[in-house]
Amino acid sequence: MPYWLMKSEPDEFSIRDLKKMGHGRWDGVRNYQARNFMRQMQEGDQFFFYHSSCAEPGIAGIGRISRSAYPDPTALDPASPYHEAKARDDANPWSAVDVEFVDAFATPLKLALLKNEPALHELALVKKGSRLSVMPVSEDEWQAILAMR
DNA sequence: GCCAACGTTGGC
DNA sequence: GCCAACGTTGGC
Repeated sequence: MPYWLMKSEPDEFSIRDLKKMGHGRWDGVRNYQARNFMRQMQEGDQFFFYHSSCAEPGIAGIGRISRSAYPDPTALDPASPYHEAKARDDANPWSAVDVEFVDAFATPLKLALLKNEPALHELALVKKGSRLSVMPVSEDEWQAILAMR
């Protein structure tokens, strides 16, 4: 079973929001590499919920994919900040997945800690200059991160 | 708020 | 197809 990591700005959507709601839609991804990873996700896959662009960037919890990729409705919605004029109902290039809450860490694992963990040196998240917002996590990396809690 | 690094756009 | 200019990401 594959593992993933997905970034979100907690001001927009945080692990607390997901905990409160129980489930949600992961949408608004507008990068092809990230989108392609989303299309590989299967129901039941787990992912680390990463908080970016905030006071304490880091992994804040765990979620699970509850519906595999489908056309992202925000691309077609003129009222959405993620609206894309080029997208059409029958030609929507962007994908969303549905997610459900699994766990919120008592203490988020800060990016600085993750960078110091040798087992994570291949993870795109900690590589210099990487801005990828959706990425695969290997079984070993997944276990290494869990062990850091 | 700054700015380095990146991805995308569009003229040529 | 090249590449400069631009807009975005995201840590600090």
